[in-house]
Amino acid sequence: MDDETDLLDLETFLPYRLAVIAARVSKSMSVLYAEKFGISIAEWRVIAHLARSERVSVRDIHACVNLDKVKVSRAVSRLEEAGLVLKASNAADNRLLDITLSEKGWSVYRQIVPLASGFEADLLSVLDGAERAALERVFEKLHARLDENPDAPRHSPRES
Amino acid sequence: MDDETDLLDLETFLPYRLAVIAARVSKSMSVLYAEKFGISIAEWRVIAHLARSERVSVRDIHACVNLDKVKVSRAVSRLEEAGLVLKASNAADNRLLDITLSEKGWSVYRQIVPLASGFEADLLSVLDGAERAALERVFEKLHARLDENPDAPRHSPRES
DNA sequence: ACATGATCGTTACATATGAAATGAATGTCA
DNA sequence: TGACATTCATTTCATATGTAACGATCATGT
Repeated sequence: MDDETDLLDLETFLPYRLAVIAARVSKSMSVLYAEKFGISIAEWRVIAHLARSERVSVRDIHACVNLDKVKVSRAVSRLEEAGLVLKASNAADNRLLDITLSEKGWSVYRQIVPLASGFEADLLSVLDGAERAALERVFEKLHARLDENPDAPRHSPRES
Repeated sequence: MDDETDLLDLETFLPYRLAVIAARVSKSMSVLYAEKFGISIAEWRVIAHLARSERVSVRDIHACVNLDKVKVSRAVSRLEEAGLVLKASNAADNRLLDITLSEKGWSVYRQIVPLASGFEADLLSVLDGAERAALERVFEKLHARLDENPDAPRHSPRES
């Protein structure tokens, strides 16, 4: 006679819990560089990607950092205005941009890295080895499951 | 002599990974009701909360479903226009709203619950018991750690 | 070479978002 | 009772976002 059948508890609902923890972590993380360097999350991702693979196009960044290409384009433009990034046209293909970090961009990156690493280490420090390993597998398995779902964009918000 | 010191790998960076998996799960999940019922993620959260605690105010919802109060206010208004929710003013305090699900709202809710539960079960099915338990602890521990950080909003995007 | 189609980056436009301000209602305290 | 501060929900306004369109460039096939 209980009506509680098929009542869904948001607090324990996996998609909700993931969204909440991710938003909270992102927020805490972004505070580390948002005010100090005037950089958004998208811009941080672009910088982090450029630090590892120089001379890349908007499309490359889009495919690697889970941002749609419009967002990448705008982030790159803002970073260029701020002098953190240089845009040049690719010699072999004029449609492409060769985007690189400027010296100032590298400087900002080097300042952020220890903050970011420290923040991550601080978070991970509360987890034991088994929990970290399990989390690793959870990421892999969930992604693998989502790959089977055509609705779930494989890499980022929409390809276009 | 290697320059790779303090180069941060975004792919393995916890905040990034959480953001990516959460966005992907949310996206897949929202497809289940977005087109069929014309409901956004915020609206779904409001509905899910109303199903469990009737006759609540915007502030109550805001405090429980990790949405700032402006977003809740707008979600409730849209739901009211769609006929899924009823707004009445609280008898004891005229500043408050008594927000409840309409019959139509309940109907939509009952249709979404099995889809949502099925989606969650499908995701969880790829994890074994140890992984689920570990994930549980990870959520708890990360939240506990974030609670110590004043920058991390305790519950939602900003109180006010 | 040339037409056709695809790809790259950007822009236009409509909608979404959030911080601050607003109006209405209540609480507080002298 | 009467200022004064608080709280609630909404609105305002500036910015952010994403889809679709765009111009420019390249690839393909004839």
